[in-house]
Amino acid sequence: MMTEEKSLNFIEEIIEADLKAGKHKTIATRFPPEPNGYLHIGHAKSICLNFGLAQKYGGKTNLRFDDTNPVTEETEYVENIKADVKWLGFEWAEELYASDYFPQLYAFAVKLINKGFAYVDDSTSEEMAKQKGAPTVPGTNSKYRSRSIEENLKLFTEMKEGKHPDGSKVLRAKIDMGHVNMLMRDPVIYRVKHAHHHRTGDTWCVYPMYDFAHGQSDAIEQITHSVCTLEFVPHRELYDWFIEKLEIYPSKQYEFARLNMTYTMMSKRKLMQLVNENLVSGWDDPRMPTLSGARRRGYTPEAFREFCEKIGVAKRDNLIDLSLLEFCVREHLNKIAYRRMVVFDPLKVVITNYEEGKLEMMPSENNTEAAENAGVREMPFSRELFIEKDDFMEVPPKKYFRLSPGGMVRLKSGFIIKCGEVIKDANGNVTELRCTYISESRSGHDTSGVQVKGVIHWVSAAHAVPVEVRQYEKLFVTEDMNAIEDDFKNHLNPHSLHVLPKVYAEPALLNAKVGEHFQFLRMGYFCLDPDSTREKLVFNRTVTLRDSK
RNA sequence: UGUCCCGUGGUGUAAUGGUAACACAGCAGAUUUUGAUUCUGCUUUUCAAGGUUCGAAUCCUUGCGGGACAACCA
Repeated sequence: MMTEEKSLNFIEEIIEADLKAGKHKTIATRFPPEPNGYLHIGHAKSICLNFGLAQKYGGKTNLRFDDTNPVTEETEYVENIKADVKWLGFEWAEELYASDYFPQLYAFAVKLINKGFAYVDDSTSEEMAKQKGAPTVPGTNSKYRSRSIEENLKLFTEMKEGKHPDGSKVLRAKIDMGHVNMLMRDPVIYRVKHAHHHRTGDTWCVYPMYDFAHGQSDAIEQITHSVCTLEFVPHRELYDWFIEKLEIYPSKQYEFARLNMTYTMMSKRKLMQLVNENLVSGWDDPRMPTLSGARRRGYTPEAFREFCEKIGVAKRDNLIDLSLLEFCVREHLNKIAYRRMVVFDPLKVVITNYEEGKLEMMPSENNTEAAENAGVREMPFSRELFIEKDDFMEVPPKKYFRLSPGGMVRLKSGFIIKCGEVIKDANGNVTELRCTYISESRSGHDTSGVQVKGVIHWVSAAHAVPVEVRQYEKLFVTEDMNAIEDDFKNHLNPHSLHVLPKVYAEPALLNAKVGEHFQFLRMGYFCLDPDSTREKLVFNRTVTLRDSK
């Protein structure tokens, strides 16, 4: 038997080397979102990576909210992030918050002061920006840099006690204002903010900066492999510096390239702008790249996990084809979605040789592609039907194999019909087709011997259920949204949402539930939208069928 | 005009000094009671130049190209 050796990504290689060298017995990772927005597809990559790594190597993953900035963070986001991670199919070992570590982080800061590695600075942010220098120009020392340990201790205590207003003082690490790495030029590690925190309330008025919270939190949790995106590469030096000076658990940071997708905007800030300016219906608008949007649209966790598996993990910048995600969605939906028939743009067909008032129930497979037998549902068949306007052409082109005058077509799971008379209105528009059916051609019991190439979907006119359908296209018309220089809103696709208020569904769809997936035959994959009421069902188009017409 | 990271088909990802491969996309064709699914085939690849080596996508050097870095954001 062949054992298929799957190649390792660079992080797995590091982990296996660490494990082999006995550096760790097991691994610990974490997923550290900031609760200031909703999770998007890019986060899915990070979630699958962090949780996947721990699963693969028998370790654990913590969910840790990086909530060190009270002015942007809210509990609402916390709840939605948790729901999204669960939906993706992952379980965290512990639910933690950087804010839980505020006392310890404060103590770390005091320790740094005591070791002479931090000082209180009264400079304004403008002055500090000036002191920073530039990438090619070394910075200059602040005049407060040489304060005594005692004075620093006293001032930092006062900061904590609320004796200094916002912005008047900060605590900075004392490193090297001439360092080639800008982040090492005495970074701010604590700032005064008289702001209400979503968890700690008004307990604190000093809050640590990211660089003084993240690595320390990793150390407290004994995270072995702290995996983040490439923009944090320059932070690694600082990350290691704090760990060394504080003499705490030596977590290691590793960086991978974030996910970029064609026609997709991954910036949380800009997504929030779309929400706030009502350019979309909310964070869960089905056009949004958020996980809640994707879920509402009908994308599945299985599809996302497969997608993340397929895109791999590396360090070079990438721009993944949206079509790869769509491929994964179709691949999964093809296996699980029940087939249903819905006529979007109806054309009435009267079967003249079918008895008036007669009703037959036609069994039709729910899904022949499912792993297990998905059974059938019954479709009412009667003398008057709707078919798709598109499925009839008065003057058919060469390779058209649906209905045309005198032509024949198979009604899926029904009979073969032959088009006789074409009825038009005063303007010459086709309004009705008078057809005949071949009674021996009943699906599954066809003894007619008639062969037709075309098979179309249909509904019985009297039994059709009017429902609404919302068709979505990509939100942006520009392939690489990272490359644009003007306002991203200039790149919005004006046709990203197309609502069909009234289409005709087969009766079985009356039982549709939110969370179920359907394939409307020849039209695409759909799911019930939570906007639906008993009077009016609304279906979202998840993705079209592959079209090789 | 500094430091760091990165360069493999159109897009991603592998090949860990020994035949450049897999997926998506694209293009053909077969099958099909969904123009879906399935199946078959095809197109298209190592940034450049030197060097090391019997042998280089891989190691070395120098270029070139792309990205990141100067928030009291994360």
